[in-house]
Amino acid sequence: MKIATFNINGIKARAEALPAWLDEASPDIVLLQEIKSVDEAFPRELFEDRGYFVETHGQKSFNGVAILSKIPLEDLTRGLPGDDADEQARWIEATVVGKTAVRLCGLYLPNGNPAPGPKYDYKLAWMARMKERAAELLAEEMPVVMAGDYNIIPQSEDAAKPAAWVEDALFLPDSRAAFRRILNLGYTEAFRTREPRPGHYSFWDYQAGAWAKNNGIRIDHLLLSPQAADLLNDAGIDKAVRGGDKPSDHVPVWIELDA
DNA sequence: ATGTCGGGCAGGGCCCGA
Repeated sequence: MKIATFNINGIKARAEALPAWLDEASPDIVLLQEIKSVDEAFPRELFEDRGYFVETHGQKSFNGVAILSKIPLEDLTRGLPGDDADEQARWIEATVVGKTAVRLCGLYLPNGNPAPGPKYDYKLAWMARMKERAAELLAEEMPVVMAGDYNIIPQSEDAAKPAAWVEDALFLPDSRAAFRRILNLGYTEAFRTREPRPGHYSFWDYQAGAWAKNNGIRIDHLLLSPQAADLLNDAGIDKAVRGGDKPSDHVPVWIELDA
């Protein structure tokens, strides 16, 4: 079972590049972020025509997450629990049953800039809520995959120019500590466990020639419960997608699970 | 550290978010 996460930065703007990547990479499941679309406007037939079931949790203009799956999606829920007043569409969950049942969480973690400030407070509060949900899911003792744009650079090795990020919400100590608290519940970050070396990125800014200079950061992650980590066969980043026509500023990150 | 995008609103540029 190949599972990918991809921040597409607007579904309308990616109506060509996203299907092209699907046809080439053939993932079974894709967790999408930043669809920037209401549910009714999401071009679901683009994906249904390719054999995917489509579930969205959108909002106007900003944020928005979705799941594309060749396996039927069960027990779908929308929204991160813990704050009924939070109207931002950043979390979706569903279960797929292959050889075994796998719980999928697609997430778009708040950026948090500028820090300090209310946006940073929201990021940290959101991560505390995510930790609660992550702990609940662990108690199920089943394969769980939490995949998305975490807006977290876990370590210096995950940035081409770490010094440029020291005051950024993606790299501040409190952000990284909150990420580690989730990992320390018992989750495994899939890509890093397969590739210990530095220099692998999932995002290159549109500005200042970041892609041409390979000035990237690794902020898109798949976290695995112990039961999912036991099934991990492979992980990778489809870097070449960033050099394609009309690309997102993120590229797909994927895992292959024996599930 | 900014050489760019995407989307909304509006009705052609500007503002916001990243």
